Amino acid sequence: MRATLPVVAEPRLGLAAPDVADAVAAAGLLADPIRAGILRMLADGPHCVCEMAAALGARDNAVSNHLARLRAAGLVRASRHDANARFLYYERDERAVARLTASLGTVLG
Amino acid sequence: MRATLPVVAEPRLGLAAPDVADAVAAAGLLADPIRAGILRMLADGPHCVCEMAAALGARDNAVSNHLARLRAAGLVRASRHDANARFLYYERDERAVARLTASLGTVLG
DNA sequence: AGGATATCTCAGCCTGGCGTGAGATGTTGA
DNA sequence: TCAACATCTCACGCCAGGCTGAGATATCCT
Repeated sequence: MRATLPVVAEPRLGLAAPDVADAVAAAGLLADPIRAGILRMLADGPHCVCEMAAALGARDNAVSNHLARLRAAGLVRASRHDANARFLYYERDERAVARLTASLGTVLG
Repeated sequence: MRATLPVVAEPRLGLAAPDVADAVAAAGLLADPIRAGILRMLADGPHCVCEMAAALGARDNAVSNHLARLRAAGLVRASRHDANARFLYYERDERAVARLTASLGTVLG
């Protein structure tokens, strides 16, 4: 490929800096195997921490730390199990996930 | 919300570990303001390094380093300008960007 | 009540990755 | 040919962020 449009080389300075802060923050949340694994597992329905820790081969406090990040970002919610309240079941906030997807779209679209 | 389906608490162990390696790598590429800014700017057409460095408020060697990462991932291509071959114009490989978007979709979808 | 289970929080360590500076390569114009 | 320009590459120093271990909280079972 050869760039053809600017026949005379005049690098356009003063181009607007693109606003990618939201997309970068969103990507940062996905750029970890445990957080990405959590979001992937929760796409199929709620899971408790011990289930996810076992499936991901990670310690529970590590998973808990990452869940705190996702919770702070509003991507997941927790609620105790009806019959056995020891277990915290997490579920995705699909609306927040959609917003995150949209912010990535501003870069990739 | 209260989890209702498993009335008796029986955490399902032995769940399959989700394969998120590609999505994590993709997110890692986006999780930097310079790389995300580059991809965003190139969505509107080719740009040379000095244009992007100026718009992003970054040094050229930093931009060049990030372009090398994106090039290694196959997301961008470079070609010299026709009239003034000093300038390297970069363009997105839209097919590769689509693959990256798809890999993110395996986590978010 | 007391022990066991599930989860959370925090401090401390450690590694990956970013920015910078210096030098190398290729291109243009005088 | 030589200076200026555009870009690349690499080594080095630094810091954000992940893992770990220890301790705290909440819940269940006997």
